[in-house]
Amino acid sequence: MQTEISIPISQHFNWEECLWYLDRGYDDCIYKVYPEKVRRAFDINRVKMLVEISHRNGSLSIRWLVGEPIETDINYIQKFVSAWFDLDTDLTPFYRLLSSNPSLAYMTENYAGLRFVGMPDLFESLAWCIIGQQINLHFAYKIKRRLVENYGDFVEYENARYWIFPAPEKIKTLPITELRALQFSNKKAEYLIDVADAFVRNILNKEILSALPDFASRQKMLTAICGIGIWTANYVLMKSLKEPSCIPYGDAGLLNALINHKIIKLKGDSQSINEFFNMFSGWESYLVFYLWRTLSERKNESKD
DNA sequence: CTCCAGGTATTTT
DNA sequence: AAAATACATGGA
Repeated sequence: MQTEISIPISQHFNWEECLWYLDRGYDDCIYKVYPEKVRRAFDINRVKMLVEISHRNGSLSIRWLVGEPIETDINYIQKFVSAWFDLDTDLTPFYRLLSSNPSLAYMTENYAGLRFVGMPDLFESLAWCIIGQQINLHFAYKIKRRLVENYGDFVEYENARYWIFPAPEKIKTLPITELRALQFSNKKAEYLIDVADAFVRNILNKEILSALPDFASRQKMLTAICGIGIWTANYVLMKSLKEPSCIPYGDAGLLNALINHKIIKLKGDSQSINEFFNMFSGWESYLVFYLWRTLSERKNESKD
């Protein structure tokens, strides 16, 4: 018996645009994009499932391809998908702000309906940041895949493997040498294992972080951990905790996008960056996401 | 060979 | 407090 649920969608939503973002030219091992749908595997309390997400009749449909979920599983996945594609936000105020800026107004057309694509799992998000620090994205995705395929689990369906990000319990036990073999640097290996250890010891998790009183204290808790600087803290807070006002200072891609849009001339001009983002108060994270989006160009679609 | 990539910690001024 | 530097490694 196949389970299926549907989540209603508000306006300014374009599924095709979201899917394109997921499949924008990098090799992310944690989901698979197909025409008009995406599949992703989950491990909920050691029960593995595979779901397919598609857009039907004005709603987002989640269909279980593998696994028979109980009610709590369904709630979990529904929340996860809502967070993944930021289904609860009304983009109208953001688009109004974009429209008021001549060099950004085009985004409301070109990326119309693109939702902030999140990383709901905090450990995965932190691990991804540590992997991605100071290396190019293609290489980062390669390393992520090695990590996941070596230490993660998978669900098999129609001769394809759908990988699940390894749990902190697993990563925590790895000797540094094993991660070195996957081309982690010594530091990255140390940082990742330490973060995994913090999760296992319940010093850090999404609940603890969310329970802190404000943004500043969340940043502080994260940056207190070795290997997590201001960039990672902001990245994780926007991607995983949906903080609306994150600016991942120093981000190479963001700086390039700002230069491309002639918002800054030099990468060190933090004053201009702050002045620029001040105009988008409350939507900084979304704007950063859209600026990142500009770094991947959609090829001309050939339609006859 | 050089420079950069969705940085961070450490050391030196 | 701010600036320089070491770290690691693939790809252009």
